[in-house]
Amino acid sequence: MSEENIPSRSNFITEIIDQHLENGRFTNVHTRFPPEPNGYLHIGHAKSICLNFGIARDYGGLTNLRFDDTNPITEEVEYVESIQDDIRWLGFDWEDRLYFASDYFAQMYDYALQLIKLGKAFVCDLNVDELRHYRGTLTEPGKNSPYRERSIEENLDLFQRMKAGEFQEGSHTLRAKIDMASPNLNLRDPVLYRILHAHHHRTGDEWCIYPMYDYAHALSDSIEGITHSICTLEFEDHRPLYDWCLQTLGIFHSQQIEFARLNLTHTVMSKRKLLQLVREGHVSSWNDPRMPTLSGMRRRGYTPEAIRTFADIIGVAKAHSNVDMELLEHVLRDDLNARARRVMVVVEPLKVIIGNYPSDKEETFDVPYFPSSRALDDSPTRQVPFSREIFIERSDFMEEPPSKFYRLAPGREVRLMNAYYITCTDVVKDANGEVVELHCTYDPESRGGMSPDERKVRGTLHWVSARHAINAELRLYDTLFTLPNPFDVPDDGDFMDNINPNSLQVVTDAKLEPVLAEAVVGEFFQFMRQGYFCLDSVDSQAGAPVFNRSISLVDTWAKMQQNR
RNA sequence: UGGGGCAUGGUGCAAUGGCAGCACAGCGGACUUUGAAUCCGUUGAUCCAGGUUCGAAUCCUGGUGCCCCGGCCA
Repeated sequence: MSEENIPSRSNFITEIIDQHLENGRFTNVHTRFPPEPNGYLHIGHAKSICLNFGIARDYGGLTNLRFDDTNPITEEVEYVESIQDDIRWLGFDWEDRLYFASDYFAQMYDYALQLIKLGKAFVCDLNVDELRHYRGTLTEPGKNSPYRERSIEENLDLFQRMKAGEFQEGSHTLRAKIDMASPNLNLRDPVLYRILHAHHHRTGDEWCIYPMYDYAHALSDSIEGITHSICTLEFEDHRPLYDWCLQTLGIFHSQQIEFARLNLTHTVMSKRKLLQLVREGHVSSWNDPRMPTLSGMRRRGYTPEAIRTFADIIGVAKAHSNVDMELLEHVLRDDLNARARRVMVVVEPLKVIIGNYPSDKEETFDVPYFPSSRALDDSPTRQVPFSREIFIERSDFMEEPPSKFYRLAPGREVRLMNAYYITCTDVVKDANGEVVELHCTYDPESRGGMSPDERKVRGTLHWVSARHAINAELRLYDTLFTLPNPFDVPDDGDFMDNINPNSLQVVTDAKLEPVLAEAVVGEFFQFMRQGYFCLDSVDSQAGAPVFNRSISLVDTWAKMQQNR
């Protein structure tokens, strides 16, 4: 193994692989990501994608993308498209190894014939209810099917007629002949094939019998030469059946390894529950920026790099985990901090009139997009216009400031970022006593944000020239659920009771500096002192921009207020 | 004793018989033309009870708790 092939991070899976490589069970590593095309990919799938592609990369091996399309009733082409888009966006490449379990239907059928000839499978005429009855319970053994001892010839004939479409759905199944008394229910003569007179998105009406997951997955892995078939914990009980299929047939034997799926606080991760959120209108769609789907996160402003870093950091184990959303948010902030251009946007505007600034005067400041690299003088810049009337953030002014508040207040002086120092001289209120306007004076000597006398000015505010401001809609997001664990409900409760009614806050009259008119989908911005934002790829229009808040900045001041 | 699996700070992951460590969160401070970032410091953990051992998170025995399995879904 060359230097760069040493796994970046070891875990119990890489330990197993190392053993296999040492003892010669395998000489290469070949993984696969096997989504069922019945929904959109979410952050939990991203963990699996990063794991499978990452391990193959670390060991100099390959990863296949294989759609597990064995249930035509729930699967659609729309999903196979979106899944590929999402994986590519995440940054992984399956090259020419795009496969479908349905590619192997003919081969799987032949293997089924072999199983019958081996006396290891039989056609069963029991219906669903009868089968359930025969299966027994968790603590009691099942009973053999009355059709279990059919002759090989009869089974062959029946199975071929199943394939030929002679029978109704539910009337017959092909079952493995294993052990109805097994304590593992998966081994109680499990169904291998069922009849489904359904149109398949790839094979059309060619087939009316479809293989079950356990059979199809094991054979697909074997056919593709997958060495390590990584799946989630709930399939642990299925491994003996997986092994049985490959052993009985005597074909290439992949090793199934199970790990704990990802859970995140303040959200839900199952396709069914995500679908419920969409159907009941709690979110706009699968790619609503509040959704933990990859398409939603992309629209929200998550970067592939942040998600990959996250997958790397959380690690992989067999213990059930519930990762803190704050960790996800941390990696996003970290990534965006390094790449987002800084601009000024006033979310909740309060007008400021600078009395001693001539009303017909205008000037522009050349402001760096990356102020922290100012010293290096290597940051690109943009022109920011300034004039007599500006907007500042309403929360940056308090008439009666508490201690430690060092923003604007009557008589106080603050710095307008990159512009001038201003001092508040007058507060204008409406009939309700609400502040509607501030009158200030500026110090012409402080142009650029620093005064010759180097006097200390504690507060530095962002601002936008009123005359030049462009309006925009801002969408501020919070978690979908109020509790870390949405399922933490009283006995008669439902996780939907914990939905966050304020997960979306829409601001319709935000004031942006003019350059933002040229913003393009896919660009990342830091609205200074607010958070990271990106143009919404769905609802934003020329002249009517809509920005999503990807994630707010850490707000120490707000935290101080909270703790009081 | 149906079967399978898992227990390490608040959360996630390490330590593979030899000083329990990392990240996030928390707390305190420095710096600051972003109350951001950065920097420095810091609180906090081996499910329980026995046993083996010079030495146990790790090995053994017995408990306890939690998760998964009775689809012709995956």
